[in-house]
Amino acid sequence: MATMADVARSAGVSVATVSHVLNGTRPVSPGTRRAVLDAVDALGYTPNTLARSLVTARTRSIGLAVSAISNPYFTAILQGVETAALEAGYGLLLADPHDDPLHEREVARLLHERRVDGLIVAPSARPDELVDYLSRHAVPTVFLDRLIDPPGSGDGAAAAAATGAPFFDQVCAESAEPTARLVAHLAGLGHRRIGLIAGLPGLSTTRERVTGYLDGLAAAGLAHDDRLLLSGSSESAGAERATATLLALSDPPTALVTANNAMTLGALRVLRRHGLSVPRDIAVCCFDDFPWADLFSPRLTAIAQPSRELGTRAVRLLLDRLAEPGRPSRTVRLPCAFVHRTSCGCPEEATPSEAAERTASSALPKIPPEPPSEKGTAS
Amino acid sequence: MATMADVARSAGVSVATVSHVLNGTRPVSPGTRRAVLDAVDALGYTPNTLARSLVTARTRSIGLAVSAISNPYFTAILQGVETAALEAGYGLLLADPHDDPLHEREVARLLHERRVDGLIVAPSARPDELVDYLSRHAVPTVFLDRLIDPPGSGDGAAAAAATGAPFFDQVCAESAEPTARLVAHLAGLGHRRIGLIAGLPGLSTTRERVTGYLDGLAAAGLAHDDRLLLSGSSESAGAERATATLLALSDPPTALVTANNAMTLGALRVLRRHGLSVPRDIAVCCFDDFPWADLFSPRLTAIAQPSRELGTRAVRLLLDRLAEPGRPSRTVRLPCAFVHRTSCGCPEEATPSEAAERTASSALPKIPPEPPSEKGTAS
DNA sequence: AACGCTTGCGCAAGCGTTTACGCGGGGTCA
DNA sequence: TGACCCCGCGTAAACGCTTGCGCAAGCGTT
Repeated sequence: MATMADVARSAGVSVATVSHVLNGTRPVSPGTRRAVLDAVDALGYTPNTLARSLVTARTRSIGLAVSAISNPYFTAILQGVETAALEAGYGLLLADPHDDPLHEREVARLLHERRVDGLIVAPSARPDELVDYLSRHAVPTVFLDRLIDPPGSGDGAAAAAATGAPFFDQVCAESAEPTARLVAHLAGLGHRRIGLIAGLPGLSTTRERVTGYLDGLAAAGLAHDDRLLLSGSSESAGAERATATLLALSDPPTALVTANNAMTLGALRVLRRHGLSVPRDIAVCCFDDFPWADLFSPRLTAIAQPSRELGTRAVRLLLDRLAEPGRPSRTVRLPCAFVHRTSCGCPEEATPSEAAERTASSALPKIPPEPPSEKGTAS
Repeated sequence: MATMADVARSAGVSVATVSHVLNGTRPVSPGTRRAVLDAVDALGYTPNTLARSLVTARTRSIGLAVSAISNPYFTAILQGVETAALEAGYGLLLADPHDDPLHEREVARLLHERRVDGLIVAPSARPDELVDYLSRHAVPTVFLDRLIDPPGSGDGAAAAAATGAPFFDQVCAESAEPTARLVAHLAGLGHRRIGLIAGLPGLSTTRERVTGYLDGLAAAGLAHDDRLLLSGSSESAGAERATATLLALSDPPTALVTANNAMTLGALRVLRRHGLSVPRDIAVCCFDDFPWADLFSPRLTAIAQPSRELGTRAVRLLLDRLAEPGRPSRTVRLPCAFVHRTSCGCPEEATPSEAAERTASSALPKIPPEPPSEKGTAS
């Protein structure tokens, strides 16, 4: 493989000059520049970024560690990250922590050893090891989707605080309020027994969605029945079990809220298996919209997260931090959209076209288009 | 950041010894080993793979360039690749060529500049630039999903042949026969006008599925009507247009085959928009199964590709090539499964459980469980 | 004519590893 | 006791790039 020295020799200049031509880091006479450029493509020279990174101490690449890549939600995030990164001239290193604390730490190490400039991570439910590793090695990181306990409550945070380093940046979607809204909607339709299939315990998203669920019940003046709140472990199989349990109750729920799309899938499977019709026999609303949601029958009423933007925001946060390491850390929360369809029990709109569908939700109080909240949480 | 020199100093040994301890590349006395290891985690030392790669000339990372990451099919591939790579101790660099020939070439360059050991690419419809780049720079590559013209017909191939380098390895799913099978199934149900929404012209997958479609028609003794074969450009919007065109025909098809899942989506949208009921008004079969396909109503009869295995096979092929650069190139074709559900017009099974559904397809001639064909295509 | 300034470039010291050599000391064998 | 070997380790030269420093030539001043 041709190196810079080869190019230099072939162009009759020094390697320094070649470097400067290629990077535009200092003026070079037109003649020399031509000679170099010609040599470059005569030899088919490709710069070796490894060597470059070794001296500059930056790789212009970021690591992405998210579990369950197959989830359309994460996929959209991935897309957002990919485009934003590429746009900024950054490469993307991917790794799957498999939602396991140890694996997660290993994956962070792998990425760090490859000297990514920063990391974007959707942490697991027990991220202590991870946070510990990241703060010990001062790896610039933004947490995605799931929030980490604020500084002062965890080991890693303490370590970070001790070194005076800012805590991590974070970005996620608003979860509580939209979930409450789903519950309110169902309650408004007359439902009194509304079940929730929640996610993995320990995740901030789970906590917030449960909170939203309870808030929604309270706001509607409904009593909370413990037996109606089950964990579906954030995945399809768990949701199947939870749904089956709910249906076996002596007084099963008349409406169901599912807390992410994998669990929606599981719940729907079980409902079908029991020969129940949605929304006639049981209404369903889900957190997490997805591309197929409008093709089910009934079409699924859902909360749509700004998944793609979550990804781009994460990248932006990271790049900001890289540019200015000392800045106070930020937590960005993006608003969700209520996508009103028919699985909640509301009648199909007159014109079942996409356009009509979008405006349908305006019958309900609109989420104000305020800019996403950004609050500094410098420790 | 601590370097090997720091560790060496702290342990009172030379950097060479540290290196050998860390890599196990030569025997070291237990005492020294301990000292080094202790120093390592006292300092929180993390090896710099950049420096290592610079001297070893391998990065232990592979590049993955696939478009449309959001497609569940590619997502499954991605998962396969990720796990297989990690298992072999390889990192994964991701880039999206956006199905564009130029972008594709750029992405390959980006990955190559980062010195990935090899590349896995799902090439676009016009991969000449890409192939050219790859063979000029001798980047070990396996093509995924879409096949490249065999050597002797293209520029890149010619270049490769000229340098005596083997042509690229490839892996894809069987396309023609399963598509024919879909058509045969529909014809068997009495359909005489069967439409095909095909993919992007130029893709091998498109070619093969069209071939399969025509074969299926011929085998059923049906005449081929040009107007029933439209391109949906491999994506949802294109399929919507194509479907609308089909429905506007004076004698529209009574059955539809869609050639990938994005197009299935588009087609279904349009059918719904036109108030058509599947399969009563029109039957639908699709190439490309996906996780939600059994929750639609009707449940979609589809060809399931072994997507995940496609990914793992690609990695295996690549690693084999890296281990033995001179080996003749191989093309691996994996068989698909016919998943029989109800959108074709067949009645729902007695027990609509998962188990019953799986066995349902055994009513039809089974695809023999022969090992995937691997034929050498050394140029 | 001497001076300084600008312009255009080369020299060489790293960046953090791996690895071919080589060297001293202790054991084994004749 | 000397020859030999092996064991355990250090020395130093790469790997391919960036970048601070400095030099020579050409120009416009006084």
